[in-house]
Amino acid sequence: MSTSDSKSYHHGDLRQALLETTRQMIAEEGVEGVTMRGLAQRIGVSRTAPYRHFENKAALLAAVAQEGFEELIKHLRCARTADPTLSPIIRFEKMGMSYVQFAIAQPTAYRLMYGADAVRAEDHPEVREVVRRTLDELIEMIQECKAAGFLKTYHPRDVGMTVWSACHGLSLLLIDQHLQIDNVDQLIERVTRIVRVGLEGER
Amino acid sequence: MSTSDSKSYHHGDLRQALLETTRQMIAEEGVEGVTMRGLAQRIGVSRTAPYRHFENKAALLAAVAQEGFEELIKHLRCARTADPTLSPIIRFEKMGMSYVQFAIAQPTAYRLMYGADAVRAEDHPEVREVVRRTLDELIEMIQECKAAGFLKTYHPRDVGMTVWSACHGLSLLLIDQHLQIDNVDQLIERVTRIVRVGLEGER
DNA sequence: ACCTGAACACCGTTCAAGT
DNA sequence: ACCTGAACACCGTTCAAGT
Repeated sequence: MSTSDSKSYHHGDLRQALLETTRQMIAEEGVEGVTMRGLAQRIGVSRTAPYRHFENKAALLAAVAQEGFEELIKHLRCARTADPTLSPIIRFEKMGMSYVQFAIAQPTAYRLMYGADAVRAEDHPEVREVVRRTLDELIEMIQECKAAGFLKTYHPRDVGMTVWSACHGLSLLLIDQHLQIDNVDQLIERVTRIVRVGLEGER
Repeated sequence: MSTSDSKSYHHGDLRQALLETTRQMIAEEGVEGVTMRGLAQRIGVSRTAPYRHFENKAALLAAVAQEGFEELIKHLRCARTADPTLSPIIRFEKMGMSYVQFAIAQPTAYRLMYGADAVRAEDHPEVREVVRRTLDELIEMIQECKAAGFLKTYHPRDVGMTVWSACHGLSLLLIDQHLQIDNVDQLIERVTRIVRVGLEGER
């Protein structure tokens, strides 16, 4: 009677299986390795079954992207609230590092989230919404900084967009291996510190 | 007898026509709108003709990406050397603005350059090389800043990567319309200024 | 040398038909 | 309700054959 009672004729929870398996395929061979046919076959279901749950491939990928952003937002919030005794500027810096570390830990998924290949956010309101909330998470931290007396002359949105840009750009350059370096963590630290010192210096 | 004497049985300069038409198609409908078959048809040549000049679709797109980077490098050099009477830090800032303006002026081409869809730079040494030269162009400007007494304690590569990250990230966020703003130029100015002030403050 | 037509092995998606 | 098989309209790429 519940949603998990069947494993007979119906799959049980095909929708969840589709999302899960898509994530796996993305992790294994990138977004371009995901095909609707291969996906169905791997789950053991007919080729057209997935269309019962997602209008098309783009809608499926958008759902996966959305979940990715939810995860990212959780990570950012965690970094922001982990240790309230730290200076807000330092927590801001940790948030930036946390962002980049999240991105490079799951490179193909991060690429998908920003629609490199298939998901154009403009066509998916749910994606637009989580993207907006990602920026909001950064802006919230900036408000804390302002409340503590930092960043007096800057607009929170401008600072948020600056930090977001730096994090996003660094993440993609690292993912695409455009930066030939030995110590990734050190680079992330140095980049975020340059931005942090810049913001701090304005105090 | 020259290369442009024929328009009969051979196309004349099919290679150039392929690059040119690919650029057009990218500008019109994005990278995903480019198909080898459609490309050939548009030029008025058989489906397999393009393979005489490019091993496959990826190689063709890589060539277009490479040309895009050459253009970008030219723009950056132009901004760097335009007015030597300006402070190097200010020219650095102008370079950043020039980068983002170049990117958003040709959104789909910029996306292709960074291999969002098809061109994985790791498979194309020529692309790796122009990407490297793009970073070098930024680092050159940083050396000038150092020579003028700025940025004393920073490593040029770290500063270069930071600025590159911010420019790249801002470009993509703007291209993907994740930043809902009315005045794009103003935002570019504010973002680059925050980074510039940060760098300057360290003097 | 350069181009062609036919063919192969893939796609995403649709639709009438089954349980 | 949910799933299926056959079919359609696309791909990129290959290969023997033409000029």
